Amino acid sequence: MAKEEVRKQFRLADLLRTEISELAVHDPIPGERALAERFGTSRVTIRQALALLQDDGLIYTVHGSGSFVAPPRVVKQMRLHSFTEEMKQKGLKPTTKVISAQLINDDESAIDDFVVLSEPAFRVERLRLGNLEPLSLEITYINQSVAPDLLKEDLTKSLYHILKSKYGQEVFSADEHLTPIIIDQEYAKVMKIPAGSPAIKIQRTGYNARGEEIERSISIRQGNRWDFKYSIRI
Amino acid sequence: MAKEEVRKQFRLADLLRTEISELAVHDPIPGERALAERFGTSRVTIRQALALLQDDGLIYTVHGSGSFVAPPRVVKQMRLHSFTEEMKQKGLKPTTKVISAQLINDDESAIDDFVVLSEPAFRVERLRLGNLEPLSLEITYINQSVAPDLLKEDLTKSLYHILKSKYGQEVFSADEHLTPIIIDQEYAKVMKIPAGSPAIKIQRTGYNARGEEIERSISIRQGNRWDFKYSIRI
DNA sequence: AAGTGGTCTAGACCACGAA
DNA sequence: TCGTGGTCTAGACCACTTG
Repeated sequence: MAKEEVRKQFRLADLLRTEISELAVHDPIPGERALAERFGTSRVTIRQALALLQDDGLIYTVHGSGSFVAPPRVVKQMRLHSFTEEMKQKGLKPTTKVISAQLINDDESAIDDFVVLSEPAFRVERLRLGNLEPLSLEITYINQSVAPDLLKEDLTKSLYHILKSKYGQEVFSADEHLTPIIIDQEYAKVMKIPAGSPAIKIQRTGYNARGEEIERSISIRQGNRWDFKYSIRI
Repeated sequence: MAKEEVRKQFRLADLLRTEISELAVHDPIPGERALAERFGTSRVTIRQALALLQDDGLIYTVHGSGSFVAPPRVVKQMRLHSFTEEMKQKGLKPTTKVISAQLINDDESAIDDFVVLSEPAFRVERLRLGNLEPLSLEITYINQSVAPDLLKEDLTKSLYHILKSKYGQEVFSADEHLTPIIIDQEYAKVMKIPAGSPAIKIQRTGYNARGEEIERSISIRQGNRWDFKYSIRI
């Protein structure tokens, strides 16, 4: 017997999603009390489902009046993405070339003063390609204590996946710092694009669910092939 | 007699914030039931307050175990920002120079195929400075129907503020599309920086609470003086 | 005045973690 | 097993919009 795995509010949200898709923009949605009765649930749960739809930008709500179908939007909320997932979304075939992978000690210098080592860590430098074209150069630092046998893994696979499946470390949230740069000679060579091209440098710190740092990375992304879309709320 | 304006969950969150600030990282926070009893509130409300703290990255929660103080983070969640607010945060004095402001018709061409006019709209081109140094060039399009007398306003002030206070149109959310570019001769002249500098172009669409588009803009931001920090969640 | 969404309550049951 | 957080209920009252 299959168990009911999904939270009620999610199932309700999905039901409402299809129902809403057949309405016109600014059409009213049935009241919360009516929905609660119809689905045999409490009003709180209905409200949670509606909140999900609101986060997706499908509906908007006016206090004292009702909820209504919102005009369609193109861009979805920014989410934590792995390279592999991003490539799939864009319909490109992702591949990875490992340039170097080594253990470095805490007294060695690091790029950029972004990475300051307090203990021995692995440094993995990889070139990321989509349909065999270089799109991004990534340098990742992971403390040895986080993933002791990292160098034995297949580093052409997703580092996130390795961290999660082999070491139980899941990247749950991340801080990113984004700067526009110009590709210099050195990068141009590695990435096989002309020097002087526009690009973006992203410095990133990844945390697990407990808010502990488990990864730092620097990635250089080719500007002609990368762009960033996101939406923000007040 | 002053009315109690603030939602209980917000007051609770503030109380807990100060309480948590005196604990050490990974220290446990009292259980939800205990907090509910202590503050004479229901557990639901306590949970809402804790959710606020979790969004701020102050605590993390482990199912079946408890809630704990999270390690400190530098970056806060990305929010919808006006230029003026951003400058204040960085401690710079914001000023604005209006380059041009005019009504254009729907048959005139527009930059970039980003802006496609379906009705007459105002085009406002402004240079934004921090401590008198040019930081950003902004071209904003606002439909005439949204703000009929826009050209009579003081356009060195915040457009958002004008839209809100004079026309009751508040920008509630926005989609942004970000691309790295290289400053060309034309931009170099206006912004008084060398051609070939790194920069970021942001194409932005602003919406009101009903999800209706009220503004489009293109801004060119000098890369040496601008960067973007944000955090993301799975 | 009536109907809507916004906030809050008191209590129930479930799923998970630690001892 | 017991205490914790996670989900849900039924119902109350308030704030707001609309006729």
